[in-house]
Amino acid sequence: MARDKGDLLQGTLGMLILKSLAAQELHGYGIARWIEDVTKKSLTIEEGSLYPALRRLEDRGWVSSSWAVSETNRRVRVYTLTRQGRAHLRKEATSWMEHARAISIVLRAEPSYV
Amino acid sequence: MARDKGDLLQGTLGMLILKSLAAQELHGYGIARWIEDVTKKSLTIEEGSLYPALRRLEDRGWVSSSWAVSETNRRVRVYTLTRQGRAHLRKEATSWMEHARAISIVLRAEPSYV
DNA sequence: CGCCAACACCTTGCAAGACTATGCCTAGCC
DNA sequence: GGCTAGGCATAGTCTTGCAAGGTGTTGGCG
Repeated sequence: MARDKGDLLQGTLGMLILKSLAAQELHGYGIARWIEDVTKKSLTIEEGSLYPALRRLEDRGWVSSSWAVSETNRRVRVYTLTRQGRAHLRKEATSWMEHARAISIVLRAEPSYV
Repeated sequence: MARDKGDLLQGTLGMLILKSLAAQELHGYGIARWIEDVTKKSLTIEEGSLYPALRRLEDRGWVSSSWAVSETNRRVRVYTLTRQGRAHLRKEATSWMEHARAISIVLRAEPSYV
């Protein structure tokens, strides 16, 4: 209710992360970049949200991680979508789209609706 | 992340309530009925969410309330959208739609996106 | 060489929002 | 009397995202 313009919609971060990993594995920083890229900066990921979210996803078995070295020669933690993660993403995305559609229908309803 | 199917998308309840009051004043129970009606039950409002939400909206000056007697002859608290509430609804709805659109674009992105 | 920007990870503490569970009361009907 | 539907409300809990703070590395540039 008190969202500011940079903020994400609640409950979408995990889903976006899973989606970012659907095609390729990425490290945390790369996930943030990916999301900002595909949305042309209209969604921004704060690191203080990202890393705790990744931990939650790993706890639930939706992603797994391991240490590696990046192209830029840094030590990075690389995340991979698990089989369950993929299944979950499919379900959650479908359900989210349905709910979002329901809401946007309400919002677009004529004010004169009775 | 752990939403069940009946759940609302976080952050939308206040907005839906404001929208329900855009055309007519309603009492709490009536708001819940209205939302379920226009979404054909695909969104359900729990009373434990509704009343605290109404209080928040009133605290912020977006709705005002008064006691009345319903058609069914019961004591009811009737809510009205204030001028500021109407302005806020317009802004919040616009912003929500934009964010939701950004997210749905990401979700629909080809998994082969790189 | 020293500095700085970009890259990369992480944690603590907080606030918001929605839910569960529970409680109370009334009107109308059988 | 007892039941259902209508109606209001709160306390406590959980999830989530954020702000603020912190650590360290790499590579380029002056």
